[in-house]
Amino acid sequence: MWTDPTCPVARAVDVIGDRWSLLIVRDAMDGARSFTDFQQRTGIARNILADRLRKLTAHGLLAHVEAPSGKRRQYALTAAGEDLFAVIVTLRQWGERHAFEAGEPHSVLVDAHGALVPPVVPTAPDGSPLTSDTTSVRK
Amino acid sequence: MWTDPTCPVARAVDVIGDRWSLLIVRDAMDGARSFTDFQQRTGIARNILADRLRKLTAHGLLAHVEAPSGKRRQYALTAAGEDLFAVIVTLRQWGERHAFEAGEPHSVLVDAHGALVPPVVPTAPDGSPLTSDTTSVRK
DNA sequence: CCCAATTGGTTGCAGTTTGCAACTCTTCGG
DNA sequence: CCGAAGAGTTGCAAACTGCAACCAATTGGG
Repeated sequence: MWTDPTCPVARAVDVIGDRWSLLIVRDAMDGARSFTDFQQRTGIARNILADRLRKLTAHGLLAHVEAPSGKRRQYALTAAGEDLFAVIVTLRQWGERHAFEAGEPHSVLVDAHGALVPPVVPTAPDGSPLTSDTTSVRK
Repeated sequence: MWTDPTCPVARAVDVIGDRWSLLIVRDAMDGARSFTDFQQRTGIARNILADRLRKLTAHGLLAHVEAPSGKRRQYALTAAGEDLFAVIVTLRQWGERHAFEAGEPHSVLVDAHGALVPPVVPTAPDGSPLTSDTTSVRK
């Protein structure tokens, strides 16, 4: 079932490591709720979207919510889905730094006051920044 | 060329959003250098591995390095590849929280002193934690 | 209350990607 | 030199994607 059963990175990639799942979660965080919301924002093929919504729901990242005024299906992020926020922010920041030419325009993430969100950096318990050289994986 | 030309998340996913690229980068951060290093650690099919190494090199995440004592090809992360560290750490932490059953064992990330790396949280300039509700995307 | 448009999918099919296994070519160790 | 290991490449079968057409259930307008 899992690509590498003991590695959390591998399991996470198994769940959201395809071309569309993270973009669906991104749009859900930005307010998308209905099938057509997602379809129009991402431009994904409808059958693939249906499949991804099913899988994300099965994995517990999305859930069906009862729309107050009607029976039309709505999707909302679960706590696990919301918890991908940090992943999407770091991915966005990496993209801003390395996937755009200098001067090429792109969207940015701002907080409630309109201030740019600072780079997210993993830190040790004492607050010092960490890199792959100063960390290791323990089984 | 890009799924969504103005969204850094989409561009990042275009580069590393498949089942193997991030695991290759993960293993590179953990010391993998040669074709067979990657092949044995990930278990990926050899033709796919060759393709991914080519693409990651073309995108500037990996580079060929001249091995001091020999002509065998070696791969090393570039600065852009190293910069995925924060992404991999957040992904790992998400996986630890949401892709394992309670009590199911998994590897953990520790710093040079053996201390667990604390959860990575996006924060505003004033240090307060951010969520998808307290941030927005500005074009 | 009824008809048409909208929503939320499913189905069929063609093209692409992936995975496995076998094969090649180079290099290293003795 | 000779054999083994490293680094890929090639050929194919199976799985996954995308497009377009189709279908059933809601909903909105008159």
